[in-house]
Amino acid sequence: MADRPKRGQMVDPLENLLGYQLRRASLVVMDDLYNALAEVDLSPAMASVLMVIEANPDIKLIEVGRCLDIKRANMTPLIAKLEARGLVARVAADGRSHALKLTADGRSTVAKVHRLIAKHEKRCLGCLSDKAQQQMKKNLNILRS
Amino acid sequence: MADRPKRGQMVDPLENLLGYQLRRASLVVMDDLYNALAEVDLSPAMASVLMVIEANPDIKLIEVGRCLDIKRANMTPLIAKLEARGLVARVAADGRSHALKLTADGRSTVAKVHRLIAKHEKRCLGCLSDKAQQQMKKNLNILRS
DNA sequence: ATTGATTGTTATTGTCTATAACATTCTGCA
DNA sequence: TGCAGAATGTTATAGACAATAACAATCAAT
Repeated sequence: MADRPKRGQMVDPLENLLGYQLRRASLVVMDDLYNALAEVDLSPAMASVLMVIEANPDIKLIEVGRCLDIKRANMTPLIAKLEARGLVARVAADGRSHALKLTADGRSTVAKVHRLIAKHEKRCLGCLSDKAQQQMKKNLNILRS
Repeated sequence: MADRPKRGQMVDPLENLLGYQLRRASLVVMDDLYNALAEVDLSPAMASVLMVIEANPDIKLIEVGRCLDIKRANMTPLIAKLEARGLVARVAADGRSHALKLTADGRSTVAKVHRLIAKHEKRCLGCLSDKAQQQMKKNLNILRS
């Protein structure tokens, strides 16, 4: 957030840059998501890890990282926190890796996460028509690749 | 960047979330911008500050911050670096504030920035039709507000 | 069986953002 | 005019995140 909400009458030379708009919109939406997930005391990153494990039972830490673009070294403390909270369990798979599972608590928490995210998306994106949302989703996917 | 480019066959439960797509696309585009601006040894933030000063001569530090959503306290070192590089000059306005101007070096640098950004946008967004780009710009503006 | 790759962990660094406290100066109003 | 509160800039600090490097343990492949 800026220093003050009131914005003077100045020229914004960035308003025509799509990349900049993309970043700013993403920050606004992420901020809403962050506040929404406060209800379950999870960061967006932690919530996304839960969702990936839910969708891929017995997945390895490194594969969660590949899915979310988070490096091994930064995944470790994330998983550790989730395990300490009793949301994720690690079962030895390899001698190296662990199979990650949701606990019962983890499953009910991720269910709440889905509900909170659904409301969040409606709140943030509801001002766009369904068609515009689909269009946007398609185009964003193109940009990612 | 993730650990490895190769992605296994796993379910990505986030691919349908517009907010998440927005963030990921923004990171991809920002990364390209970052690399593009390396040619003039500027971060995206510093380049954007130059552009705002160019478009608003004699603007105050705090107003640049309002435009870019950067707090006073974080603007100070940004401006200091740009001044140390000889790109920006500060002329006393108030007893409190300074009028920020581009130096001759700053003007030629920001001209390079414009060219680099134009190429960057074409590179990142060229795969979208002009119409899709306009659509996207409009919709992103809606999301920001 | 040994060499090299994979997985996970730890430590460290740098960057970015947020907050708080402070000094200075300005503004508005009594 | 004088004073209280707002505005501006600065400094210091803390927290969140990402990136790198180094390491140990295990696996895989020839």
